[in-house]
Amino acid sequence: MVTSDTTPARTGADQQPQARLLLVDGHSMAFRAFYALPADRFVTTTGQTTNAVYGFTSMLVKLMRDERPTHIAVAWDRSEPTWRDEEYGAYKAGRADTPHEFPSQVGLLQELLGLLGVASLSVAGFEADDIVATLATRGRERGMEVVIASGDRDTFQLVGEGCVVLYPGKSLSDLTRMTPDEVEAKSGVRPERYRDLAALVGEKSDNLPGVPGVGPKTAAKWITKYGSLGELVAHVDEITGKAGASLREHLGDVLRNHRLNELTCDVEIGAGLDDLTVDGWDRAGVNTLMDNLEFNTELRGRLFAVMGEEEPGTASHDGFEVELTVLGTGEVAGWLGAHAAGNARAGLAFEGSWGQGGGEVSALAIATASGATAHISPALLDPGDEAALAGWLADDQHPKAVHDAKGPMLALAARGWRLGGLTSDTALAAYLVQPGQRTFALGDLCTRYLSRELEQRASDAAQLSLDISGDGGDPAEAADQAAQHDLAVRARATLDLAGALDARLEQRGGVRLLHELELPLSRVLVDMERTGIAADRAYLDELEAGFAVAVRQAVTEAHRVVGREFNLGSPKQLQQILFTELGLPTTKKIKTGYTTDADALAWLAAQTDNELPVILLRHRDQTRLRTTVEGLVKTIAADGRIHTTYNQTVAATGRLSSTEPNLQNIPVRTEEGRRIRRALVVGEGYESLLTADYSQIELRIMAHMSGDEALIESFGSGHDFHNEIAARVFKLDPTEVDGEARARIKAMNYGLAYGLSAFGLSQQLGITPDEARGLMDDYFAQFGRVRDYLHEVVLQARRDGYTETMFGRRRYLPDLNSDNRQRREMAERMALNAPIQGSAADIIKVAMLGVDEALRSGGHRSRMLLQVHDELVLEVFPGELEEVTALVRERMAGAYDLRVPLAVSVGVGADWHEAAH
DNA sequence: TCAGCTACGTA
DNA sequence: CGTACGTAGCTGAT
Repeated sequence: MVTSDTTPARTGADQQPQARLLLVDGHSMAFRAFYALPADRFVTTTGQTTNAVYGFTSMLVKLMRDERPTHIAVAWDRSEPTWRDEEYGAYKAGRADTPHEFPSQVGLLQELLGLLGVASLSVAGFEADDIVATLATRGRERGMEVVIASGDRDTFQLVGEGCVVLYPGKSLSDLTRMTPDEVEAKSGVRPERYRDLAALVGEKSDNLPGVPGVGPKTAAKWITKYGSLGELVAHVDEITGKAGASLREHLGDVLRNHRLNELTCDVEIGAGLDDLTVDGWDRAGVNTLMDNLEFNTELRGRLFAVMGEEEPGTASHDGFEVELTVLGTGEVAGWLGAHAAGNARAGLAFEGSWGQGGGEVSALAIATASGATAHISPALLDPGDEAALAGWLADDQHPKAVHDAKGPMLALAARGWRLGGLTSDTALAAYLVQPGQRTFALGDLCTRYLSRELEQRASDAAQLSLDISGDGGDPAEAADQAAQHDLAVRARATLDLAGALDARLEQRGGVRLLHELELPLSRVLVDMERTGIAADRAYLDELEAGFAVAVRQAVTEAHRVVGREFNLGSPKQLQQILFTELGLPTTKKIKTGYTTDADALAWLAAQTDNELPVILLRHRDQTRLRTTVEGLVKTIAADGRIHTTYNQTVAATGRLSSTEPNLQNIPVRTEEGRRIRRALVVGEGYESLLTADYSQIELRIMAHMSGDEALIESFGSGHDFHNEIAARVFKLDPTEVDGEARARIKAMNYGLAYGLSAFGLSQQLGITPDEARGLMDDYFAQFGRVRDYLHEVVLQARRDGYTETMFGRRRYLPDLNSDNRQRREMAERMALNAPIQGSAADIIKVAMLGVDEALRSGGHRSRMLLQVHDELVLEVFPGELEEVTALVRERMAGAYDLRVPLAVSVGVGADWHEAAH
């Protein structure tokens, strides 16, 4: 084996330990890493590209392992001009722009290095190379072995006795050891003369042209012949041929290159060599950062190993270990007392079914912080156990984490139990960390935030039963055991996950949103879902019959007009009939041909004398109403009420959504549609329904957030809002605004928060794009700050990667940097809308908590039933109307202090339609 | 039986 | 070529 004084880690126990200094050119190595790894394969769920961080870290780990440095420094370039820029204005001019995925990774790397206890150095006016050269020189003076990792060939001039450069090849891990001999083999000159050579050849990436017609070969030949650049210049007239002439002509460039490619060896650096030892790393911090970067456990394991510490449990991180106790009759109270009496958080998992305002718990598992896990079947409880368990569950002094607690809370409530002390709901926490995820299933979150897999043994119960049958167990018992194990694992995973998500929420400021908004709201939603809203089934049946008649009529007429039977509900058949058989003009293209949507049918109706489009429109309309009614009837529960389910983790903006049935899209715009609302009525024993909604809440939020004084004033004018805005835009008195002008402005007002384009506005208003553009210009002439605000929101989101509501709720939009224009522009509209829609969602959530609290503390029996984004529906107990109206107004209007009033309008009636105003 | 598409209701 | 949802029916694949 060939050895030299620069080979790594040859220090034996009999030798004096050699101080070894590793110097890394941060930018050049990070940049190599960036191009070595595919950027699109290293993107976190928040849209952060991490390929350079990953590659650099991997390289650093390898260097630390192979070189065993005692001291490390990573040097970085800065954005300020350097002495080279001052000397030569065109230095590095014409460089391609840095890819946008790169710069943010430098900050991340520096953060990581900080946590690792590795010095990150930069000095204004100097490049990383100068810092490296200075430290290398000092290190050599002190007798240290110096190892430089750099992708910049200028560092070759530093190579010498006790100083080697590791130069990356194709891949980052493939580092060439540039010893003096290697430099000579590669370049043709010794390291001391490398600068001379580089000056002649030039450096394209630095915009330092060399001598035309002179490549490395000729340059090396000259240097070797004359001994140095200085001697070459002294004898420049002796050089013959084209190359000689070229050299004489470009001598100025060469001398300039030579000045610029010299590395400064006496940069004033804040840190001394003694500050470069690697010690005191922040293990937890590194873990958290790598969690955020979504780095795999493999790199983490290598890093922890080289940092001198095995990551505990790395090997077992592929699952959850549980010490399971299956509690039988009479064993619960004792177990709780022994294992769950303290105030350390426990993880809970429930098995059962829930929804439609109720549910049933068939089993639960409790995982304690101390490592114990119990499985409990409510069916087995004796009265003592039951009291102990119910008491423990309800006790706020026993903190708990549950995944998606609303369902279990419904099921518990159905048997009269309360869940107290909920300090985390892992689904809600994950939603706040990163809304807009496709799923918040427990298993997915374990993979995402714990890098562990949630083992589901029951799904493989058949296999298990085979395994166990050898021990004499029977398959049913095996399946039970598998199910118990799975539930216990879920409880354990929930507890672990809650901890991980706490840390995530902490660092991105979502703790208050969880504890003060979403968690308390989930309890309010439980109550609302349990309560439901009374439905008038007889009336709904009547409505349905009416709509069904109209549908049949439309079908008959359509068949008559076409001359044969066909399915009016099939867009495909409609296309065939309308565009092929009847030869009507074609509409907007869609994936499957031409659209037959309502807009298109209305347009067709105007284009032709054919009555079919009108019949189809009526058919669609009536069918729709019929199915809506059918859907409602189907969901009426035994108590005569409809219990929707609110989903708290679906809408990326922070809104709620409603399912089974969706009570947030009951028709209201047409008279026929509103008839359906008459079927949702005040329940027996109650006096009336009360609806309360925010007026123009999104526009008010826009006024508040933009600070546009004209818009703010408009809300205080007392006039009809859209009239007032129209008056300002068209410079009229509010009394002079006609319906047309008001309608246009109203469309603009509402469109703004959606990223409306001139084209879109023109489509909606049936005017030309030019007219629409003029309208927008007139609008922004009056409300310029609104435009500035909307613009700024997108810029901020592009910069930070996310938008934020007034309450700090974030939405990540990685597509803001997409190369695909359509995706990018879509993300821009989302960015503009998310803070507005999301802030409105935050506000009404606060209001719901306020109304709930006020009803409770006032001892009222009136109750909240529904939320429809900007509207609340309550059921008023006899005699409470006045007080409830007042408290709802107060809590809604006072939910947040905006620069404009939060106007609330209230209506009362026997049914939802009548209660509208 | 399922996924994708079209269509359409709400804020 | 205006955001956020949920549901239903049809279609063509599995």
